Amino acid sequence: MSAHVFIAEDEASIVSLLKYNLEKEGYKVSHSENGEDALKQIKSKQPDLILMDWMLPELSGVEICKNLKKDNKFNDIPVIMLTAKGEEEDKLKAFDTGADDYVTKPFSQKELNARIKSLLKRSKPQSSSDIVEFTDLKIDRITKRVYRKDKEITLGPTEFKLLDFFIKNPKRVYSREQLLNNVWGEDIYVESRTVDVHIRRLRQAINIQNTKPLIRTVRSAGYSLES
Amino acid sequence: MSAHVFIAEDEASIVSLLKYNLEKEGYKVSHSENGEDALKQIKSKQPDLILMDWMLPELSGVEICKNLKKDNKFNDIPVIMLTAKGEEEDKLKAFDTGADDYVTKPFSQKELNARIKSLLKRSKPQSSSDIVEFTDLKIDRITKRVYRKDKEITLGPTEFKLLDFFIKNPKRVYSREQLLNNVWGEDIYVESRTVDVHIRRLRQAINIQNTKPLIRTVRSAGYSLES
DNA sequence: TCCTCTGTTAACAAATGATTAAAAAGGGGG
DNA sequence: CCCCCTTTTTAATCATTTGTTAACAGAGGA
Repeated sequence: MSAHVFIAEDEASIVSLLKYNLEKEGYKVSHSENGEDALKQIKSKQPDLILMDWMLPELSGVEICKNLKKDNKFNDIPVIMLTAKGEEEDKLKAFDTGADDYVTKPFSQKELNARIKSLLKRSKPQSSSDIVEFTDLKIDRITKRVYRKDKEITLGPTEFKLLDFFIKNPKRVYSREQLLNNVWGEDIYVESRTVDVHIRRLRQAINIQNTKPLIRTVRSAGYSLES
Repeated sequence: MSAHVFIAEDEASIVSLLKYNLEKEGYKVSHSENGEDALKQIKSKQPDLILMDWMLPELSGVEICKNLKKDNKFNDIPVIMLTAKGEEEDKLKAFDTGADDYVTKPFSQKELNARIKSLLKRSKPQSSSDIVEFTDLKIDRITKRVYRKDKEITLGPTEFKLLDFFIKNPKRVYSREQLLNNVWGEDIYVESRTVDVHIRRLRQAINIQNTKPLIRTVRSAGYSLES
């Protein structure tokens, strides 16, 4: 689950240097050499961080940055500007366009890494607790969406809650009674057979082609989520 | 509702310079001259940002920073380190301790201001600018106009507020109750069915020919703005 | 006053939930 | 190893909840 860094830079030597170093750090890296293409790629790939040259062919880094910062969908992506001259004015302009940091060439790779780490740290934690993964299952509590192998799955409210509950303690076996208390609620009384039915529905829903069944039945004990 | 900046620095001349400039920028400023006291004050005052000298009497800036970053309650407060020498090693150490940025003395006040602004922007989610876009939707909070694919759309006040609220956190699902609290107001009581009606009106209004519906209903959960 | 906006209501449609019963599977004792 | 009893799965059905839609009446501003 490494972060994805996008490089918008037209000098090939710099790109390869950056790429080499960033990949060594464990980041997924992609890049583009011209502004227009960069913007397109950024919008489709939604990287976790962008390194952007101040000057770019077609569309300047400044323009791209402004464009991104306007759009709610992308304005959370941190941008580090790479600027050639260390001039005061440029630095300020960089921040004005919405850049989150800037680095002047020539830059120290170590320092750049540190700045990248710092920015990523800031943007990550918000989403972490609300999105839970277990093997190839992913559930997003904010958007109420569930994915299996990155394919979206539609679940009814109860099935969603059921899965959400299971995923909190994978591999643990829950009795029907425990499930009723935790998923349905303490004071709601329904037949315990009902659990079976919803288990079945959940199974059907998350069962994408030739994947192992994820829900194990433990005879006379209950069910559990398995890998 | 100006941000509160805390200065931990023992050189009086620097403190007064910083204080003067920051207050001119509209920040609330407080400070301390020794490390131990600084830590205490920070924990009680919970400032929005900290400017910290690398070296401080009693307890060094590094120590304070580490201490803060360990504690969940304070590790979200951005820290800018003020370091005397511009040496590579120090920069890296600064980041290692959890600092979010650093500035070397002598520093440009303008640049410092820019960095402060940038960090505060990150921690305050209310970065609400006046014109916000989400995919092909654009909303202008000043002129109260809404555009879809650059075509203007007319919305009633409530629909406008609804959309405005949704666009702040696209893709996030809000319950009727949340919508009522945030769009209508905490203490206004209307039926929750009313939300449905306004959702429908909003849907109709933003639904320009053959475009995907932008508002998703999540059964028994609420609604969300989707791309 | 007229018009727009708002909130309520009611009828309708769709989705989900629970229950039941029958079939299948599992486990243990003889 | 087979038979019987228990538990689980499955499918079909019915009930209930939830959301959609349209119509209406009142409030408030132009």
